[in-house]
Amino acid sequence: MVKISTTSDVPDSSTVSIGPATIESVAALAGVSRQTVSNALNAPQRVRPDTLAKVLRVIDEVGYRPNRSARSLRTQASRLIGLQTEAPTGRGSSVLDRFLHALSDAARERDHHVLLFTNAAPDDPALGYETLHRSAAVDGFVLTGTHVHDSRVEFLATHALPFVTFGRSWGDAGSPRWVDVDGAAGTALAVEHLAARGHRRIAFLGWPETSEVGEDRMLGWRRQIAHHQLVEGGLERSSEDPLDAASAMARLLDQDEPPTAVVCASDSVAAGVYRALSERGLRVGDIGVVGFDDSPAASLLTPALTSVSQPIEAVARAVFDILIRAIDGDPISEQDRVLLQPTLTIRDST
Amino acid sequence: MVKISTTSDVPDSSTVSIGPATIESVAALAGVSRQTVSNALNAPQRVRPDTLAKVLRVIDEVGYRPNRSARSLRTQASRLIGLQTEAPTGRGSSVLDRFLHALSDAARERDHHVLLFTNAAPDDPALGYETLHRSAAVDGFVLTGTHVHDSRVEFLATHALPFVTFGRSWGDAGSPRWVDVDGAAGTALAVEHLAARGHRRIAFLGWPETSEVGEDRMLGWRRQIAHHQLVEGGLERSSEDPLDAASAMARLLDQDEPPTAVVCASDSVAAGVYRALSERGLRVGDIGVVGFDDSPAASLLTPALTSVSQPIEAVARAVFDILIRAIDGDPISEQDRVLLQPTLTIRDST
DNA sequence: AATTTGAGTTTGAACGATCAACTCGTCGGG
DNA sequence: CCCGACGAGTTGATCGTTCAAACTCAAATT
Repeated sequence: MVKISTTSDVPDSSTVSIGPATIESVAALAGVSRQTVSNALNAPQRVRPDTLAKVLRVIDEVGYRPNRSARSLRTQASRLIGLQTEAPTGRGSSVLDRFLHALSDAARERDHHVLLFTNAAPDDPALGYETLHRSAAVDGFVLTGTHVHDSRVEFLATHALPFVTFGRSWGDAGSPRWVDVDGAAGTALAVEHLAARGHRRIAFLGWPETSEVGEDRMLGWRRQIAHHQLVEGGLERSSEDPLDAASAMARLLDQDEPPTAVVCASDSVAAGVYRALSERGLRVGDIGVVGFDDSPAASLLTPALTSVSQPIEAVARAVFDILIRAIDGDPISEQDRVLLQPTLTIRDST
Repeated sequence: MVKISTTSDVPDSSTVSIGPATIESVAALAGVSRQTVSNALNAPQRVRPDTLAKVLRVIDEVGYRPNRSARSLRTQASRLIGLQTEAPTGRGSSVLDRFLHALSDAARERDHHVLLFTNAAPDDPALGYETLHRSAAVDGFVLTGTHVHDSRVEFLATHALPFVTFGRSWGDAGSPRWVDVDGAAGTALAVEHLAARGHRRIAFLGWPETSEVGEDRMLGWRRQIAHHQLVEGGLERSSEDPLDAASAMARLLDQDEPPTAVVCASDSVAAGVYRALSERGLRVGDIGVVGFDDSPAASLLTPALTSVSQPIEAVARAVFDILIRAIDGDPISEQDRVLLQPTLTIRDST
């Protein structure tokens, strides 16, 4: 074995780099100090333009990315936001994956990421949140599907942790920061559309009274009926199970004067309406049907279902922006409560 | 201002703890050193039982959780696995949220988490993977919906990064570790079921030939037809668009001898079949229809759709287990390629 | 001419954990 | 009786980054 020595007696560590580049290796290559590399990325205005260019060129050449763990440890911020996934049930799951993608995308633009977690202890829904907070794994939380006296909300509020809910706070001591879609406006749109199609007797097929979201949607229908001096064609309630919804629809049809159209609290409920009509040999379209959520199923049904579309991407963006402000310690303001307007996607069922 | 001194000259830092507990504060409270606390959690057998009990009691009292960033920095392992979310399209999105939840749940049991990210540069699909790797943000990746010559797979394989794909590698140089569902077995089950219901002329409505997944499902149908000496009732291909699928089904019905049942490559395609039958006044059920994926839409359709169910939870668990082994540096083995069997969920469409 | 100012850069310390090496007794074997 | 092995616990070093303070040098001020 022959040892070949180079003209330089300084070991050329740059060419024998093992593992990913670090701030130290970049600094050595650029002939500056650690901190100047750090400044080049985090506070470029502090660095002289020519030095900046030199450093950035090296960063680009070696493909350096700051180690997230090291940065998080020093800055006490993980740049991660936590979101608990629920076991997929009928309701809302179609909306959730769109939301998840949109939230990740919004986070990406600010060099943040979404961390998923699941509920380990059914008897203590707040446990997962507490653990992630204690281990400094996330900077804040996004919650979906909250309800009154939600123990997770109570926990987060008590400990003054940054969080934003998708879904407004209905109770008195709910979430101080939220983004929601105006469900009442959505069902009002549906009534408006059906009225324009000549319907005067319009029913509503909703969820149990215990659902605040369901009651909101119901009230939008009721108000718009009154506003246009139309006729309430009946009000029934059911679960998300299409079979349950079908029998609720059957009750509506059994009235002395059955409705000519029905607005539904969700697409699943609308699917139940399709079934009820089919069983009686009635045709969807003759009886107008409007769903809610514009889930993938809406365009799969025959005829394709007219449905209220939630602006999920806008919701996700607003949720993220608000959460960032909360993490930054900004006091709660008007801007931290956002109500967005839905639109109506018209298909063949009306 | 009067300074009140206590009998102890050692500042009682334990009672004035600011912020979450650290390993140092726990050690002080338990009267042991840092490392003993660390051992109590990571290598309890190294600690004497009575010491262990004492330390664990303090940990429990103050609710100590190791800081993840600090741990990750030292151990060079983030305990995070990366998964890229795609913009929701019809195909597969229904499966994806179940998978996501199941994967998070499998990860939780081993103190890992799922980190979501999105594609920032459409022209360079591997960029997001490279960035996360360079910044040591994740220990490995899970991929879904890969295809032949997938640049992400090529990148990960070239750099020897740990990753597992949901979906086997069809090309020659694909993913070395994967979990998949036996699509051919699924369509074979469908044919089996239809044959038992008395159908002899069974068609297949699939995806374009370019889809390996689609061809696999098609072949299962073809083989089972041959095996039972039934008749191929036609083969058509369409996209996931129900309209497209409906016209493909129309072509099948226009044959001299139309099929009495049809097996579909997906539930969306099956929804198109429903539409085609409805347009001709035919009844689903008289013509048997079987879908694939058992998406939420399957039970929403009228009549409810018989569909091949993928064991998503088992897939997620297998994916995670394999990924952990890959991260641990285990060599590729037989156990790193897993093919799971689907089941048939029988509803009213057959 | 001495002092202040400030931009640009460097150095030491710290974030909170784990690894590696070390200390201190105790016990058993030659 | 000595020595090595072993169990239980401690201390110093380290992971890669950013913060805070210090330094340098030239230009501006007194």
